[in-house]
Amino acid sequence: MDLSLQQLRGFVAVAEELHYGKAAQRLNITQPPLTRQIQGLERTLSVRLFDRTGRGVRLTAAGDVFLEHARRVLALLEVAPEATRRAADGQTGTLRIAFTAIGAYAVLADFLTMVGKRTPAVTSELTELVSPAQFEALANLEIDIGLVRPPIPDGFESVLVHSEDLVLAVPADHPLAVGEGPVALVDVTDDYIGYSPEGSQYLHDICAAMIGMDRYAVSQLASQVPTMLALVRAGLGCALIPRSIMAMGVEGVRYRELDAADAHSVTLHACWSPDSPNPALQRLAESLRENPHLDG
Amino acid sequence: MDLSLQQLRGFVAVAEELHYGKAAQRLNITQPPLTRQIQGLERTLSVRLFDRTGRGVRLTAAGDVFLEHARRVLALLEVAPEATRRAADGQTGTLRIAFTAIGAYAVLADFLTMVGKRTPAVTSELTELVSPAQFEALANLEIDIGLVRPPIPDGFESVLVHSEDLVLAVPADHPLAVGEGPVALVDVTDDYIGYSPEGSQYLHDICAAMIGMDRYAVSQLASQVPTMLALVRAGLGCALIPRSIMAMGVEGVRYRELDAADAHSVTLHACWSPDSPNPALQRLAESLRENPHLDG
DNA sequence: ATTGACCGATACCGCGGGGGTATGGGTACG
DNA sequence: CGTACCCATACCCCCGCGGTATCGGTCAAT
Repeated sequence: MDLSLQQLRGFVAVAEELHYGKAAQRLNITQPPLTRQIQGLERTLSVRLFDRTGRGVRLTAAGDVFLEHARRVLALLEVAPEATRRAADGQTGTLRIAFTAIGAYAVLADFLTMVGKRTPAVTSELTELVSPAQFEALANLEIDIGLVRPPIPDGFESVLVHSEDLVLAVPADHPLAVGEGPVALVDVTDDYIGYSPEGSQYLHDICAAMIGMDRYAVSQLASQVPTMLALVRAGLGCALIPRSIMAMGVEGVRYRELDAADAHSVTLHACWSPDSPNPALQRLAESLRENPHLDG
Repeated sequence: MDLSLQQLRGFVAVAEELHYGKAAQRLNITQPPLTRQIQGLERTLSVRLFDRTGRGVRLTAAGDVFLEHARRVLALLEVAPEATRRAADGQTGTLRIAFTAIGAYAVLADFLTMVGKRTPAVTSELTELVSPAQFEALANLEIDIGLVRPPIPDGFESVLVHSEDLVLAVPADHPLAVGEGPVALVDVTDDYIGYSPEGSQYLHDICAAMIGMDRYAVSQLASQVPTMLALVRAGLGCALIPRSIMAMGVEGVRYRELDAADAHSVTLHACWSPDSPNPALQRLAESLRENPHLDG
């Protein structure tokens, strides 16, 4: 024979009432089946749980120990449904969030605090991935939400998270390094440091369109902004970078605004698969659909 | 409807196999009842635990949470019988031990280490009580075992724990305070400090018999040895005290051996009620019956 | 596109277990 | 000594769980 929950509940009731009749009444059954439950329990455990004194019952030492175990089991069982339901509707759980190295500087912190406000009991796991890798990971259900650059493939849902324009990064000894106010792209006479078309397709395309492919040098290494700034600093050319990166303040690199005519904004989007099985994501997505602002 | 252990076991099996057929095989049942168990579980929780993809199944986020809970419940239930059985045959539990203030100095430490050797997983609770109070507490099942002086009433079981002779305690300015070797009781010309017949009946009776009631002063206060030594030190008389108390080394008190003719040993016994319901005590009692020596 | 294999869901049947009523037996109290 | 109280036992009934047979849907191979 094996233990059953009814036996456990019956035992706890009798142990607390020390009276079969009262315990049976509490359990909404009659006394004989309760007697059988306890007897079965004692037979299964090969242990006497109660001393029958003829006038009421008393817990044995073994019964006292088993009572603690039974209470623990029943208490666990008590909270399990509620915890499961909370996980089912996304109140608890884990969000696997990916971000691009470039995007992380500007908005990752704000994005995480927004997520924390909307789903307080949900924990976050972070991964750094370039945008194409994020879309693949989203499709494979390896991540739940990504901070990506456009273009966003079909089959994904997204909200605009951040928009900023590009500024010009020039070496400190460059002619354009001195002076205030906006500059025009036509005043830049040397070549540019370019973005990798694989790792940063979006910025690559935008810059190529702004500058023209003839003076746009695609560097394989320069998919990471710190690498690009190092190349600028080394005097290999200028670069167009998102404004938020200015906060990095690399020594030997100066930043200039662009003429309004040349200014071009780049965007970052939170992106997810609408048929993800993660309830925490569903809950966040629903919240974002209602109020797409980050400071919601 | 309510959760059942079979549902939990079924769910864990399916969650681990991710295959109803394999899970059913592991549970030694067929697949249809297993399907019903999971369905009942999902209905009870109002939560989908598996995604049926048509080709096998996959845990939902909620299912993952519930799996942890279910595993915890089953693990607790797994160990409960063994823990209960150990408590039933006295391998675990609590021994409530009482001791006399006088007896504690000589043997309490040794007694506790002996108990620890014989019943390693049993914890001890200690109480200081005079011997008559110990017998009452033993009868009322308030303590399990006591370290008492004779006589031991009927209905209790006991073993000799310690035996020692009495020595003479004299004030530092007493004529007998100087010199080596044994002294005879007849050489003591002044009165003695006596034991309380209520609190220390055994020592009272022995001393009264050794000295004679005419020179034996019963002090109400002197049921505790430190009190007696303080009275001796104050020069109010001599006293007969167990040899082990010499280790206390009170300033202003000297100790002299007694002549062999006058020497008288006093004993301390471990005493318990043979029909105690505490299995830990039963186990210790059984061990003491087989080998009554303390260093067993 | 069609077929076959696989897998979970459903329908129906039979039996064992758990609860109900009635009653026995043992202990404590007046 | 009788009575009241309380747990144990005997017997009956029915719900629930497991078994067999089968359906329906999905994926892979040809």
